Amino acid sequence: MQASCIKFVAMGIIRKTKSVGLLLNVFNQSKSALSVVHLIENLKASMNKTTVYRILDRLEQEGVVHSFLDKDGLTWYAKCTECTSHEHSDVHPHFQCNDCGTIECLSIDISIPTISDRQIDSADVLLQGTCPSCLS
Amino acid sequence: MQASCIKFVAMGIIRKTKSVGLLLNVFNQSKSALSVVHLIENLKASMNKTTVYRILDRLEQEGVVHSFLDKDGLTWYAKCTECTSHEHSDVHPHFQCNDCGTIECLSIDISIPTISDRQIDSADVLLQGTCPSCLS
DNA sequence: ATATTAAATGCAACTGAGTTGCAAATATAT
DNA sequence: ATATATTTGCAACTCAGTTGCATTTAATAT
Repeated sequence: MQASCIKFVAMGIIRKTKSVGLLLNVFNQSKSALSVVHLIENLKASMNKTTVYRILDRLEQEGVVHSFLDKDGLTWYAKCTECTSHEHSDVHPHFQCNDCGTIECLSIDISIPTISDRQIDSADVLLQGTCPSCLS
Repeated sequence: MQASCIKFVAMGIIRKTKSVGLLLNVFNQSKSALSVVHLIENLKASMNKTTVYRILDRLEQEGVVHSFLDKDGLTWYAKCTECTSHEHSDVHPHFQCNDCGTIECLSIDISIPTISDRQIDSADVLLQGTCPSCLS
């Protein structure tokens, strides 16, 4: 079991249901981000789409995953590496490949500029281009 | 007439209809970005929502305005200052106030980092926080 | 000016992601 | 084992955005 593997531990409020386990397995088996549309399609034999939405909500509240929107406004989720239920410290950019559509979290610090007269609290950064697989 | 004022000139494909004129007026009278939802609501006495969507599409193709999504995935438009119909050179961030919801284009160059193995073509940056009006 | 033609518009119906209410099922604590 | 709170399925819904088609209007040619 790898360090980045999501376990059932330390999830105070969330119950260890069959559906939650299935969803966590999907995240453990993927190293890139997952769109909700994709998750619903791939899990439709196992659970209702409403259940997918609600479990993802809970996992995000617990700091297990974080969500963001792609360039079309669709919601994606990815494993959190440095988030807790109290604070989502992920201020990393997301990268979407224009060829294959895959999205990955980049381990890069985004330097949010200081702007006079404006208080900046958070930043959503979506980079677009071509991923390593599609380049070669 | 100010330099940033959008005129009917140099729009090859677009016809100078009453509806296009009304929409351009709204953009000329606003210094911040405008959500499509807001535009449809405010122009519903004058034109159909389908017309609003289609005119905005055409204005973007002409390089008159540029579009982007807010944190909820809703579409917004703003006047282009440096775009042409051939190239949208706007790589500036957008700033949305968490208090009043207003979005403005920031005249800041976003330094997109070079990443090994990845080709980056564009970047969408949405900063969130509190705007000058809501701070004071 | 008038006719012609291509573009633009209105309308109604549709799409699809995401949400909500409620009853039934299930996990956890006692 | 029982009670209780959480979770799930289902159906219906919301709402931004799209599409097809008939009608209107702007630009161009006559």
